[in-house]
Amino acid sequence: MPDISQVLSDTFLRTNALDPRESGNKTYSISQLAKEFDITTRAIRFYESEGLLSPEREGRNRLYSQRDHTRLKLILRGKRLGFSLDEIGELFELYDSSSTGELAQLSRVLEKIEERKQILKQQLEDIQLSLHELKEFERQCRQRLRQMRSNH
Amino acid sequence: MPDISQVLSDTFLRTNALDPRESGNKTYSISQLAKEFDITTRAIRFYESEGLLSPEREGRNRLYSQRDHTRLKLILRGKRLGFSLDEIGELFELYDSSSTGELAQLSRVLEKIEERKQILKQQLEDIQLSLHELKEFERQCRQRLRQMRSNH
DNA sequence: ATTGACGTTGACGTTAACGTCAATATAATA
DNA sequence: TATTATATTGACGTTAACGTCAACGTCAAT
Repeated sequence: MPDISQVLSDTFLRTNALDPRESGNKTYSISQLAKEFDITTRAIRFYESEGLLSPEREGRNRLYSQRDHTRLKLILRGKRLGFSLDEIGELFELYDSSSTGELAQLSRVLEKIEERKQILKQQLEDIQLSLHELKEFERQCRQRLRQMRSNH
Repeated sequence: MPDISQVLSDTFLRTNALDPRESGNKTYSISQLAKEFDITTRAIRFYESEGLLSPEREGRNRLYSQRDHTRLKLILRGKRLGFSLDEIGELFELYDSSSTGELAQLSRVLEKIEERKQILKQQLEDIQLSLHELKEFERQCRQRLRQMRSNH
């Protein structure tokens, strides 16, 4: 019985992570991640407290796997797209729950996807419209500048 | 000396508004606007307290002109695009200040526009990427559903 | 005369997403 | 051994964007 999460695109989640130290997978400290993504360690810990990350521990210290790295990337992209951390958490749950293979879950996933797509398409329209308007405004600014120069 | 704000696209601001009652321009009450844009009157008053709107008064009551109507539409679009109310206010100020005809202001406007365009283009990329990923995920969900059905 | 719809101005409450300490532990380095 | 760099867990503070009262005015309809 193949697991849906296993066929997900590389850019999405990889579940069934092995122990980071036993396998040859790269790991990260919290400050490494903070530096790479240009955020604070406080933010990273906060995401964990909200259930968006769950790194291993090496003693007291957090040890982040590739999966955590990917998740963090997704969190930040989600934020750029205007999603709240709760919504991002929902999406994670959906991906995870789809791996149980339950049919009812699958159709709920599809619903959520459709919902997101609608929002994204709306935003896309908004952005394209705004880009057009900004370009038009810019054009008129430049034209005005030329007029001012030709009038000495 | 033509005013830049006068050559702005219809979808942007119209300044130099006349008295709403003397001219034949349509006006709105606060609850009319609230209903049309599906927001609360509280929100509209809040936008005013933040300097984003400045409707006339008919006695104590607020009287909104076409210009206010347009501004409100822009506020909401800005919010959908992820801008804060402060940022939206900045944009309004830029449009307004450009009408003074000062050259220095104009180039600052152009800078700001470029800044916004970069952000918007980044968001556009993010959204298009996410739409692709969502479609791919959806495709695999549907494929999985077909498998489950063919296996009885 | 009172009810209801609509408006007003405070003023305090709320949520999200962290920031900003403080106090402490550990490991490597000077 | 002292310093430095890095980590930890609280716990309280902060900002944005309103929500949610409260207390009141005004006008039309019953």
